[in-house]
Formats: sequence, C-alpha cells, structure tokens
Amino acid sequence: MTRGLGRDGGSATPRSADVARLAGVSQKTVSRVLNNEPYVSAEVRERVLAAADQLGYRLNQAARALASGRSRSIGVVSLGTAWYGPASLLVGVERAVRDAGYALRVVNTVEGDPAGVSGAIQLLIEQGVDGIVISEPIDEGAGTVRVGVPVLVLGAPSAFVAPQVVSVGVAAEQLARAATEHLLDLGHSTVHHLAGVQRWYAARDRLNGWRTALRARGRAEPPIIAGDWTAASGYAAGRALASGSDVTAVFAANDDMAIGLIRALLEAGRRVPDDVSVVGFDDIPLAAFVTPPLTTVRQPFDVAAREGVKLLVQAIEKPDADPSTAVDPPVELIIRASTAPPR
Amino acid sequence: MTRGLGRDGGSATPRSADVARLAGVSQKTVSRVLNNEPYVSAEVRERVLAAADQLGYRLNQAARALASGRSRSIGVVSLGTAWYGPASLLVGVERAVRDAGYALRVVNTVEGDPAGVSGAIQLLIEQGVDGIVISEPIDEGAGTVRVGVPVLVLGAPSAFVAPQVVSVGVAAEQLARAATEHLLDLGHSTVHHLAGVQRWYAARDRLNGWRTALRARGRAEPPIIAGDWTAASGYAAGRALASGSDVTAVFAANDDMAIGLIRALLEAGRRVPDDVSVVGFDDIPLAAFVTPPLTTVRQPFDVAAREGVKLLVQAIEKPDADPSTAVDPPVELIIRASTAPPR
DNA sequence: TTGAAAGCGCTAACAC
DNA sequence: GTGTTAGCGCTTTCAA
Repeated sequence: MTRGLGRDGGSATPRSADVARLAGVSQKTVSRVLNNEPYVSAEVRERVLAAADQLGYRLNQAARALASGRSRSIGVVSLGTAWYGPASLLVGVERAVRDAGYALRVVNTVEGDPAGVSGAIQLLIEQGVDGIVISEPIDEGAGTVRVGVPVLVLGAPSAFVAPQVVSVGVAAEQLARAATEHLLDLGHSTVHHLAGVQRWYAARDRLNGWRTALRARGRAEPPIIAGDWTAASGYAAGRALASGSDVTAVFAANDDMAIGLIRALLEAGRRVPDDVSVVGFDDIPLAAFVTPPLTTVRQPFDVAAREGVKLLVQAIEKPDADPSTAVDPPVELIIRASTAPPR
Repeated sequence: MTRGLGRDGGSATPRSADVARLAGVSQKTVSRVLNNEPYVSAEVRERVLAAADQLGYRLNQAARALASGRSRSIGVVSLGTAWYGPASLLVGVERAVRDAGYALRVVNTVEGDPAGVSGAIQLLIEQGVDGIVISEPIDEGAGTVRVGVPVLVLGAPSAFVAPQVVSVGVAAEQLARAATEHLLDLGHSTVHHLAGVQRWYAARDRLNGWRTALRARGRAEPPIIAGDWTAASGYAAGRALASGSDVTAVFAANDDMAIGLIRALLEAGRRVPDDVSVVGFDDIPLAAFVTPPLTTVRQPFDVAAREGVKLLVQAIEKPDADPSTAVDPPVELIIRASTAPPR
C-alpha cells in the first residue's frame, strides 16, 4: 500500500529505513522514536523527527499491524439507519475512538440481514480490529456470540463471550422511569406506553422503566401499544387511542412516535396537553419546535460513548487490569409543553 | 494481529500454511483459491476450501495489505453530526462500500477543527485506504487538497488533486429549483430563501437552484435570510419574517429550518399555508407528521452513494479506464400541506 | 542507549 | 495447473 501522497505522487513513498539513513541512525532507532519508546537520547530523537519531517514520512500501518499483532483500530457494529439515536451514538463513538488514538472501522447491520450482528463481527475480526463496539444491540435470538477481542456493548447488556465485555448503559431505564413519573406527578392516574420494537434492548429498557415507575406507585398497567419507532406507527397508535377517552397520558419510546401520535390526536380533535399529555424520548433537535413543543428525556450519548470507549481501550491495552465500572450519567428530563395535569 | 476467535481463543490462529498442509498443497495454492485466481483445478479448490473451513481459517488482512500494497478499504470523511442528511449519506456509503467488498474506515470532521478535511484525509491515508469518499464537503478555504488515491466527492464538486476525482451530485440544485418553481407555479410572485451555512457546498447549491428558478421567470430576488441549518435558526428567521406582510412563500434549505420557521410564523398568528407557504428540503422522516405536513424535496442519497462508490471502486481497480459519468437521479418533489396558492 | 538479525502472514514473479 | 523464492515495512528479540 502506498502512502503519503500515495499511489504515485511523484517520488516513492519513504520508509523508516530512509529516515534512518538520513538521520544517521539504525532503522530500529527510528521505530523507537516513532513509538515513543524509552532509551533514546533527546538529541537522537530530535534528529530522527527532523528527518522524518523532511522526508514527509508516514508510518505504514499495515506493516505495523502485521509485525505487532495489533491494528490500533476499533470496529463498531451499528444499525444501518439515519435515526437520531443510533446516529448520535456513532458520532460519539467515532470521536472517542479517534481521541484514543485508534482508527474506526464501521459495519452496519440491516434489518432482516441473516448474518446480522455476528456476521458484522466476523467482518470486523477479519479486518483485524483490536476491539469491538456494539452500538444499540438488538436481540437476534442467536444466543451467545463468541469474540476473541474485548467488546463494548453500548446501550444494553447482551450475550457475548469475549476476553472482556464492557457494558455501558445510556440510562434508558432511569430516563423512562423519570418520564413516567413526571406524568404521574402531574396527577395522571396512569400512563400508557407506546413501545418501540421489542427486539431492540433499547425498547425493552424503556418499557421496563415505565413499568417500574407504575408499579412503584401501585398504578394499573394499561396494555402496551406496539410501535416500530417510526412517526407513522405513532400516528397509527394515536388514531386508535383517540377513541379511548380514558387515556390522559402517554409515554412514547421515542420522539418520532410521540410526534406522530400527537398529530393523530390533534386530527381527532383531542388537544395536547389539555386532553392528553405526551412525553417522548431522545430529545431530537426538532423536539422543541413541533406543536406543541415536546416534553422528553435526553440520553447521554456522548458521555456513554466516551466512557465506554475509555474502558474498551483499557481492556485492549491492559487485559489484566480490573475492569473499572462506568459512571452513571445524570438523568435529564426536559419539560416543554406537551404535558400538563389532567383536566 | 490475532484473528478468528481471536486473541487467545483456545488454540492458535491458523494461517494459510496450516491450511496448505492439511489440504496437501502448497501455501501459494491456498492463496490462489482464496483470491479466486484462475488455474486451480476444481478438485484442489474444493480440498483447500474444506481444509480452511475445518480449521476456521481467516485471512490476515494486514499481511495481505502489506504484501499486495492494497488494503481493500475505503475511507470516508464525514461531518460529525447526527443530522439527517449527512447520516443518511453515511449509511448509503457504508452499504455501497461493503457491497463492493471493501472495508470502511470513518473519520469525522468537527466544526472548528483546525485540521479539518485535509487532516481527516491524512489520517485515512496513513491507515492505507485505497480510496476516499468526501461526504458533503464544506469550503474550508484551504485551497486545493492533494491526495494520492482516487477521491469521490459526494454532494458537490470541490478542490482536490488526485489520481482520479469522481464527483457525484445529490441533485441539490435541481431540487432547489423544483421547490422554488412549485411555489411560483402556485401563483406566488416571488419566493424568499432561508439559506443554510454558506461554507457548505450543499447550501450554495440550494441557493443557486432557488436563484436560477427566480431568474428564469424574471422574478425579483428578495434578500437572502441566513440560517445555520438548525430549527432554532429557522425559528429566529420566522419571527423576523412574521412582520413582513409581503412574504407569502419561503423555500428553506432544510426541513429543520422549515419547521422552526413555521412554528414562529404560527406563534405570530400567521397561518401556514394560508398566509405563508413553506417548502423544506430533505424529506426527513418527520416531515409528514408535523403541523402542517411539510412540502419538501427528497435527495437521492442512496442512489448517489451507490453510483459514486461504484465509480470510485472502478477508479481504484482500473485506474486507466475512462471515468464513466454518473446518472442524474430523478428529482422528487413531495407536495404535502405547507404550500398553497397565495390569498 | 543503540544496532543486527529474524520474522509477522501474506502476494508477486517466476519456474516447473 | 502447481510450487519455489523473495520480499512488503514494520516490531521483536537479543547483543553490544
């Protein structure tokens, strides 16, 4: 693989031996300097760095990976959607991985893909990643997946066997509970739940948080309304719900469904929040600008990604160290205008 | 780099020599089979494949990259945001790259990052990518960037010097023109434009399309309203606009701004579309579910990504072939309820 | 504190 | 059709 200016950018790509020659040292010394190894005199270090700079030298990562057995790259398995949650998580992961000095490789899974997560992991393993991030896992019913490198599961614990499995939550359950309690605190006798796709652990977490809040106060648990994360499914749920006059409060598993739901409610002549209060989940950028502005909860994606990757890198670089546990990020409930006390 | 089950998944990771031994052939023959090279008898091929399967053999990509000078990976420079446009493009690129048999490496740029796009490209080059995708480039004023591998620019042409530069548009200009013409066709005497950040080529394309439509009909060109892509900036623009009673039609450079704009208009007592018609850009999943449902245009992200990556792979694998040009995807205008004839 | 030699696991070029 | 011989550009011993 050619590098620097690349394929045939005029002169041949310099290698570490060229740098060594120019600096008047051995090739190994160049390697030492480039890897910040000790036992190099400051004077030699300077000389090597200057030579490398002069030549426009860039390290060949493939050679390094082959010789060292480590690729300094991390792979992420992400959902192949442009939805706000997964997309935000990916942005956070990229940032954290780059800051840690690793390269990022991405493989998306698509709904209905037979290979699924384990297929994506296989692809990443072949590419020689040092660690794997599973972003917002879904339950594929495939049982346990065995992996030979440390794994970080972001979003919800899942079934993996690996040298080390780090799991960092995105506070979904606490947030769902907080959202439900907000509605209860407002005086609603109970709260309906418009759920996400239950194969997603994220959907289960939200459902569990809702259920926990209800039970803690001894409230009736209304039948769950099934959604599929899309605004269209929220809209369909809203049409069905509009006829049930006993519904005064709904907690939707994401903002898109909440917005679809509200639209259907409005069309059916039910006012929000006067007749029905609605809480969403995600705090998408638009949440403050829909009508009415949406009360919702915000997931700490950036914190989760940063903390999680930190732990993953630790597991990669110090396999024997005790896995330190991640901090629980603060729960953020954003109260806007889609919730009010019942009439 | 250890592979297969990985780091220390019980037994040592098998190499091609192990497969060769088991199959009773030379190591080179294994290589031939694995690379689908000709001149291998069907019988031997079977035997090798069976042996590889039995051993759970996985090719070591680092070794392959080092020996062949090609990494079979493509790097993408993307914006570090979870916004719908960039996120959709990334999903499309990942899909297309994987389907082409390449691995994907991602480096995001962040607003205000001094290294910017050229820094991201450097990182990718060091990682040994065979080609680079620039997703939705922005003008950093850094002049021309030199790269040694083929480059695909997705969204708008930009300044690159590379062995081959492929540019595939996402039809932004035609779509902006169609959006503006829709408003004109409805009978509006002119159309205001709520623009995106002008450093983004995407924003310039939309502005140009709007301007072209106006000029083609000899209409007055109202002063441009500056936005920053966010709903908040659309909201601010809406408040300012609400007082100008001459405004009857607005084309916003994305849906988020359109939605913020509409909200401000509504709050100020101006009805949409009765008093003011609004067209957005992107067709985000929520566009159909806001109030009123948003008339907008849809960018062919998936087509652009697929076509673009096809051309890029061609440039990588057949550097001397004539660069075939991409097809122009069809323009899609989605008329919903935020536009109507002026009163 | 530095250097020489020996691979890492593949593909490339050439022989047979 | 198949095998042999050399590397790819680094890191890892081990010596000095």
